[in-house]
Amino acid sequence: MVDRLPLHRFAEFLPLGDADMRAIRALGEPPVDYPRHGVLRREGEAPRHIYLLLSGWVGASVLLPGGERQIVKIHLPGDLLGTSSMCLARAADTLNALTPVSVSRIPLGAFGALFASSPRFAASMFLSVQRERVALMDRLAAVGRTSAIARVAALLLDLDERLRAAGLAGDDGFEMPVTQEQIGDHLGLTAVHVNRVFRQLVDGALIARNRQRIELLDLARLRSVSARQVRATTQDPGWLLGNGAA
Amino acid sequence: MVDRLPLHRFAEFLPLGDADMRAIRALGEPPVDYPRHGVLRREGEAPRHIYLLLSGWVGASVLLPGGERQIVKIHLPGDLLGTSSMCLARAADTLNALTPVSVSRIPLGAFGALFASSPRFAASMFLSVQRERVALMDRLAAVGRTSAIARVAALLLDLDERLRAAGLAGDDGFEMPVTQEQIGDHLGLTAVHVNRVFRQLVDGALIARNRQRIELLDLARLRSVSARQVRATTQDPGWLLGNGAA
DNA sequence: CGTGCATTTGAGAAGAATCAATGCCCGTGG
DNA sequence: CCACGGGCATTGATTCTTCTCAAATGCACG
Repeated sequence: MVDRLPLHRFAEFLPLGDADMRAIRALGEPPVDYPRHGVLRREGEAPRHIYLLLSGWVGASVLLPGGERQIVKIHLPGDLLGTSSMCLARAADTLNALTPVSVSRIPLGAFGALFASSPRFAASMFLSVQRERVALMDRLAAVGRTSAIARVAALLLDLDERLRAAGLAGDDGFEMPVTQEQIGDHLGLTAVHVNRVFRQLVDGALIARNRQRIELLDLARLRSVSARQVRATTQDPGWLLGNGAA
Repeated sequence: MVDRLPLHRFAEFLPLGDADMRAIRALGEPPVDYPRHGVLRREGEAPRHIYLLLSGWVGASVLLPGGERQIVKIHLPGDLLGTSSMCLARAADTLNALTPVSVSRIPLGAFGALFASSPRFAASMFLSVQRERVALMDRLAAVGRTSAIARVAALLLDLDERLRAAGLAGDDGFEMPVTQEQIGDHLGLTAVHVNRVFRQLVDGALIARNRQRIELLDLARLRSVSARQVRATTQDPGWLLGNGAA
C-alpha cells in the first residue's frame, strides 16, 4: 500500500487507535488510475467494492429514464465512493472521473470484516454516512427551494470548505475542474444558465474566475446569497461506543 | 412497553435474533402522543434522542434562512426519526406531526449501547441509513431534473409502496393526510402548482381523489410519467457481518 | 352559522429552459 | 508552423414551466 493515504475522513468523528488505522490501511487494493471521463463503476452493476479516492475529483451521478442526469455528489480526495449502493442489489450511481484520478478499491468483504470486528470503526462509518445524509438533505433544500444563484454560491462555498479541510485549497482560490454542464447536472440547472449565473457572480464581484480557477472574493456576501446552513458536527459521539450516559 | 411495536424496519436487511429483538423492544421509552402540528423536535436543538414512529405521519423539514421550508422526508409508522442529526451538535431537521402521532423516544445512549454490543444490529442500522441516503439521492434527482407532474407521481408511488410494505394501504387507495402546501414543500413546488398538477392527474384518469383519499388508477402510466427508479435491496448482506468472501 | 384553514381558479410575471450562433482554447496532423 | 476539429464557454432571442398575487369557494368544527 502507498503511504500518505488521505485517511482524514475515517477519523472525522472518532479518533481511531493504531490497530484500527493499520487495518484501514490494509483495506484497500493497490491504487488504480483512471483518465478523465473514466468510469469507475456504472449504475446497475452489482456493487462488489467501494473506493477510496486518493487524488482527483469524482462525480457520483444518477441517470433518469429520460436521459437526464443528476450528479448527487462531487467527491474530493479522501472520500469513500460508492458506499450508498452497499445496501442495493444493483448500484444506484455511476462513478465518473471528473479529472484524472487515482483510487484504491476496497472489497465489501474487507470492509465488512473490519466493521464487524471493530465497534469503533463501525461507529465512525455510521456517523460518516449520517453526515453524508445531512449534506444530501441540505442539497435537496437548495435545489428544491433556492434560486440558481444561491445554488451556485452554495456549491462554491461547499467546495472551498471541503478542499480546505483536505488541505487542497490555497488562499488564492482553487481549481474547479468541472464543466458548466456538470455543474448544471449537480445543481439542477442547464449549462447555459450556469454560465449566466457565473457572469452575475463575477459582475457583482463576488468571485473572480480565470479559466477553471475560482477565487471567492466576498465570502460574507456569498454566504448570504447562498442560504447555506453551517453544520457543526457532534463533539462527543462517545455514546455510540456504549460509553455515553445510557 | 407496548406490544405490537412496528419493528419491521429494524430487520429489513438482516434477520435479528431473539436477543436483539428483545433489546430493540427495550430501547424505547413509553409511547408519547402528539397532536397534529405538534413538534417532536425542533432544528437547532441538541439531539439527545431518536424516535420510533408508532402511528401517524411525521414530516422532517429543514428551514432555510429566507423562511422557505424543505420537507426532506415524510415518515410513516415504523420509521426511525431524527437519526441523521446524530452526527451533529444541533439537529438539522424539525420533526413535525402531520397527523396525530404516537412515538417512542429512544435515548442516544440506549441506541449506542446496543449498536456497540450487537454487530448485527449495527450492520442492520448501517444499511438502513444507506438506504435512506439512496432515497434522498433519488429525490434529489427528481427535484433537480424532473417536471412537477413527474415529482407528484413519484411521491404517490413512493407512498403507496411504503404504506403497502407497512401493511397500511388497501387496494382502494390510501389516505394522504398532508396539505398541498406540505406536498409542495416536499417536492420543491408551490401549493398552487401542486393543486394544478393534481387536477392534471385526475383529468388524465391517472388517479382519483376524494378529499384526502388517493387512489392510483393507472400504475403503469404513473410509473412512466414519474421517471422513478425501482431499487432492489441487497439479498446477501452477510459480508457486513464478517461472513462474506473477504 | 361564523371562523379559519385549505383548496381552487384566474391573470400576469419571472426565472430558467431551449434553440441557435459564435468564439475560444488546445491538441493533432499535415 | 499552421490549418483543422472537438469540446466548452458565451451570448442572444424566444419559449415555457412554474411562481406570485389575488380572490373566491368549500369544508370542518366549535
